[in-house]
Amino acid sequence: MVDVSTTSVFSAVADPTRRAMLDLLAVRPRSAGEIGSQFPDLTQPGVSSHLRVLREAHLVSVTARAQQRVYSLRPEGLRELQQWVAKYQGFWPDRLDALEEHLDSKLPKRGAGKRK
Amino acid sequence: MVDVSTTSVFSAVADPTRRAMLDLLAVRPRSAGEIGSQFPDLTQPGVSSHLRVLREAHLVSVTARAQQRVYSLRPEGLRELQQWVAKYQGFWPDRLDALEEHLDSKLPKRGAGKRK
DNA sequence: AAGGTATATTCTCACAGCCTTATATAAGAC
DNA sequence: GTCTTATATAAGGCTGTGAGAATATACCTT
Repeated sequence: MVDVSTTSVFSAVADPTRRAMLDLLAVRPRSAGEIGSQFPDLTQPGVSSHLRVLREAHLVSVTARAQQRVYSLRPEGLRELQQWVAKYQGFWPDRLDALEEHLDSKLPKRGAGKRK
Repeated sequence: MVDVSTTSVFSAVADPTRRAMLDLLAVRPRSAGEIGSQFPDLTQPGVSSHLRVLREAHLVSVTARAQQRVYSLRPEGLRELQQWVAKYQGFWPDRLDALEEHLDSKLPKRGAGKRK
């Protein structure tokens, strides 16, 4: 439970930089430095600040490895968002098949690649 | 098309008041006044301002009926969000069925988020 | 036409968010 | 211990966003 953060998940994900960070972590866990290296326009404190938001929204977890902080995706945090949008699934016509297809081509792993 | 607004959908939904408005419109279309009456702490311009954000994010559509503006949910706008979170569905175990069930029990409740 | 109703827009203000610079903490290397 | 690496935190400034009050627009009624 611990649901103090309903809003923070939404606002955490509202920032495109943080969404990109989550996308990176979806591939595999990465250190803060490795994440930051993907965003040349961000300063180190900037990276750290964004990671803090993701951390406080419970969207990522951190483990220390020497001086490095290794961030991992915490997908349960996104279920809240998933549940919210799922409420509206019934509203658009049944073209979810097309949507799923589009999804398959975008999923990083899990095989399925019927395209590309 | 016209996808200049990828980010605005996320930020539009980041506000709890606007999420509550979408929840209201999910039930049925409503006039701006009817929507506003559900948010006693908001002034009329405040309501109009939030509706404008939803409008510009293409999450709602408006039709004029006399002086009233009747807002309707435009669920296609949420597909973008839906697609984004769906990328992460593969990460949590395949208990989406249980999730949907859980959803049903949650639907009636719906906090009108707005505090000061 | 005048007046009332419903909603949008404009303006100002306070606050929250993000960026930048500087500094602090923690862990290893020497 | 001191130095270096990796990351976090603090302080200040800028900008965008939301609330309030006043005004404007559009439509209907009489």
